[in-house]
Amino acid sequence: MDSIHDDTCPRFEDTLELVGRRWTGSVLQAAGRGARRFGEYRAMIDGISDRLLSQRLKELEAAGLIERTVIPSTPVQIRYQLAPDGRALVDALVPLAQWSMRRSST
Amino acid sequence: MDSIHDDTCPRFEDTLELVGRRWTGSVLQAAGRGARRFGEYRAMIDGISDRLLSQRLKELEAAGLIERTVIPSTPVQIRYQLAPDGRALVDALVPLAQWSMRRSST
DNA sequence: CTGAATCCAATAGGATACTG
DNA sequence: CAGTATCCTATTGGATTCAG
Repeated sequence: MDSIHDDTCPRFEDTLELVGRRWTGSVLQAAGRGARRFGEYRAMIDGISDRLLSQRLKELEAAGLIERTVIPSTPVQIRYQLAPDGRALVDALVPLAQWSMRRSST
Repeated sequence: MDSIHDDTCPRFEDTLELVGRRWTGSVLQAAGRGARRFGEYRAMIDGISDRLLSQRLKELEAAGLIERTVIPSTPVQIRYQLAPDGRALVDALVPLAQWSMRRSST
């Protein structure tokens, strides 16, 4: 498949619905920009609540796009970083981000 | 901007939420594959209801991504086709579709 | 053929307060 | 610091029926 014009891929809709959830794009952006800890995401994403940030991170983790690591320090640190698939997704979103940017600049 | 890692673009979230609505990806796919009339979209998108197809087409039209044309024949024909921005969006979605495809094939 | 209208159930998201 | 719990409202989507 070299375009979305080819036969319908049901997973495509799933993907769109995943990244289309509120804040998900911002969370992925933050992850791509180097966010690691919960508080860093919160600081980088203006307006998001703890509840939804937690939920989005869990969803992305469940989808295998973000890896959650517990670092046994005192106090314990939790790190969220892009998994390889997540990195690929972030890359695949670039043209869409560019398209959005082009639209908003007119 | 050459990646989604650059400064946050609020429109990016809007774009994601637009295309993330159920069936929207399929409607865009159908449009890209040549669907023109209402019934053609319905036939190409398995499971969609008249109500939601109508709603999605309206949303895409309101966003300037699809153009609705009334052809004065008997009976009247309605044509929905990709606007230039819609075509660009469909193109921008290709990497995402490829990413979805890659995931589903493993 | 191309929708619009209505009704209903499920889900999503916001606000707030609380915890180990 | 990194979440969870609760409550409440708004939005979404599905099913069905009706209409120009």
